[in-house]
Amino acid sequence: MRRPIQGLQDPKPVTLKDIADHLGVSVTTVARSLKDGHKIGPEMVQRVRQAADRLGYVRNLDGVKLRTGKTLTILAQFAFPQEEEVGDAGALGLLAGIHSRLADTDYTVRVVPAVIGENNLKAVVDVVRSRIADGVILDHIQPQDDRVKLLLEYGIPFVTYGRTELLTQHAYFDIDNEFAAWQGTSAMIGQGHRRIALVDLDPAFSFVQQRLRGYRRALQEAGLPFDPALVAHVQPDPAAAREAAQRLTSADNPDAFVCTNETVYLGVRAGVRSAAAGHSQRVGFSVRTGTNIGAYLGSRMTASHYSRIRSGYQLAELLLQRLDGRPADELQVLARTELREPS
Amino acid sequence: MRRPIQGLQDPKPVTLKDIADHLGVSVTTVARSLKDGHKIGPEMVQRVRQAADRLGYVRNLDGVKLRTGKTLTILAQFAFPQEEEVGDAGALGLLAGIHSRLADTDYTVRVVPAVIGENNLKAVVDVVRSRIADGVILDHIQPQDDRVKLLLEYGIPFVTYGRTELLTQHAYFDIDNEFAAWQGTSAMIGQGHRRIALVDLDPAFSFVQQRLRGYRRALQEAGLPFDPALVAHVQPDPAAAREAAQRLTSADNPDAFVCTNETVYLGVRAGVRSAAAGHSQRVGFSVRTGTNIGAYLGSRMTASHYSRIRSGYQLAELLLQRLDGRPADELQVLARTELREPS
DNA sequence: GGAACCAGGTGTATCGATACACTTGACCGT
DNA sequence: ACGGTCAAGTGTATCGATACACCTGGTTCC
Repeated sequence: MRRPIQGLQDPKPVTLKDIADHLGVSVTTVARSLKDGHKIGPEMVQRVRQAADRLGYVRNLDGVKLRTGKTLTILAQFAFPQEEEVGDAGALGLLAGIHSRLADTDYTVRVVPAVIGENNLKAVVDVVRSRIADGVILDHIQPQDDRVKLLLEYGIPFVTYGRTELLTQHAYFDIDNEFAAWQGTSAMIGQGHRRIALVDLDPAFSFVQQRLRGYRRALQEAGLPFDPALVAHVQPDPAAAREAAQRLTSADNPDAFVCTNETVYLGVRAGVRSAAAGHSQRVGFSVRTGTNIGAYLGSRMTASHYSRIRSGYQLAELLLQRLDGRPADELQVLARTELREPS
Repeated sequence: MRRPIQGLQDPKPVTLKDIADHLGVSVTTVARSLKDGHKIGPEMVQRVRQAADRLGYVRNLDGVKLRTGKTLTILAQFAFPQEEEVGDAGALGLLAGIHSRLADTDYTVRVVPAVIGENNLKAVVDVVRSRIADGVILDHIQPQDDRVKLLLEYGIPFVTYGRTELLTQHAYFDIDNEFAAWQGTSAMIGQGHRRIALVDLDPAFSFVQQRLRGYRRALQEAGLPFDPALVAHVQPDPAAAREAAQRLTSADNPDAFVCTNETVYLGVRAGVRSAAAGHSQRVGFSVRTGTNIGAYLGSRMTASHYSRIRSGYQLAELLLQRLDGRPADELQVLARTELREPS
């Protein structure tokens, strides 16, 4: 029943040796012809490559890994959804971006879950101990991030999605959070809002501190007072955001909300709706986005946008350069969000 | 500067040979002691395991892979978000579930993106051609799925998330879609709705056909007429769902929507809001969910729920059993959603 | 008392690709 | 004609773990 299919050979994979035997040359010659052709004549290179194509040769990376000691693996530690939570679709966007950058390299991404609030050192320790990956991409960075310290100490290449406050330089890609919060807050002010609340995450994260600065700067530039009561720090959990928004609305009656991300925005919006059913139309929303959530949620919102997929692409690019030996302090990218106001 | 850290040794990983030299025994003895202790005395096994622990031995899977020919890799092909789309956070939930099942095995997940509507055969062909993975998990199954046909033909173990209409048996995990749609539609009817719309995906997918059956059965059981005009098939894109909902609302004025997933629901809800601003409160929504989206979105909705994380766990479990040689027709799971009505 | 058996090991080839030392023949300048 | 250089290759050890054949000394059984 097993019809031969065009381009598909029998189970047993073709190896360098098969090609070598086929052409009557040495394995080394074949290997070098397929690599860069160094020390091999042009017409030999041709012959070998054609034979490889015809036989359907695919490089076995396990052999490469063993011999070279490289793992050809990149470890990405991302926050995964907990049981029953919607979770942050952003991680998937990052992953898609990383994939698109790595598509034509030999690298493979190994994704491991990070549980927010727990000790996520273990996966990183494994990298150090057993050379599980050549490089690491980290999400949800803290100002004094233990994982970063460990990687720095052992000189393992990595990039962070977000900055730390460590003195040692390291590669990072980050949204300019201070700018984004300033941009969002200023947009709210520009739209006529005056009592602007900020709903953000745990102030232990560096980006939350940065956003706080941007928020305050925008207020200050507009001559508006800073009221600590209008700032809420919540778990990255829409239910928590919802509750905070309800509390803020009934106690302090803000006329706009600056939200740290889509997840928080969903919660905040729901909270506002249920607390201020009647005049919730007048409340303004500003959200830092990595997706086009605003385009179809149907509520007017102002986005400070930077594509999550592009972020992932850049993270991978930076890591590849780092793996290539480029110094970390040349691999620090701060991306500015683009303002998207409701039309 | 490099302080030694508890439990972390120098860069060079410990191998079987290191342990063997350390104890003055053979590599084979060490290997077998660490594996199952077969043909090795109990106290030798003890000594070896202690030494391995103390030296910080971690098995190098590249060596294993090369020697055994196993790849210890599971390929998961999931739909990834396109540029600028919010995407389906569900894939991340599946991934989290798969990870939790594989956590104490040697298997690693390799995620590759599938682009909806495109030919996603390539990654699968690679598995066949070059033994890139031992097993495959597929998402977004079509009734006559080419990827499934290929895997069947070559006898490569796999599980699908969703069923096909192929004659050959294969392992699958699926939500009982007909039941879920029946459940959701019946719930709408129970809540007093009479003109119930169904917004679903491309009818080329088998699960869409199944849902259609469940929808019709619920209508029939309640003595309601089936009106084809109330059924919309859209791209898995919230903007498309939004547009469809707007169109349905202005043309046919349905009083409830049965939605195939969260993404479609978001679009539909937005469409209803903008088309029927005033009386949209009375419209009912039923959604098949894998997340707790309803808990904080703040609109009343009825969920037919089955945790996406649990789904992922079960997919991995089924595949492991398949890899273990269990026949495919014993590895078919149909899960019933649980109804969650607004309180 | 010797063949058979067994527990508890040892020794070595092997998976596929690559690093590295080595060979071979052509050519060049003096 | 001879050392030197170079292009174009060949041969072999190696990465780490495992499969498999083999060894050794003791016990058992007829």
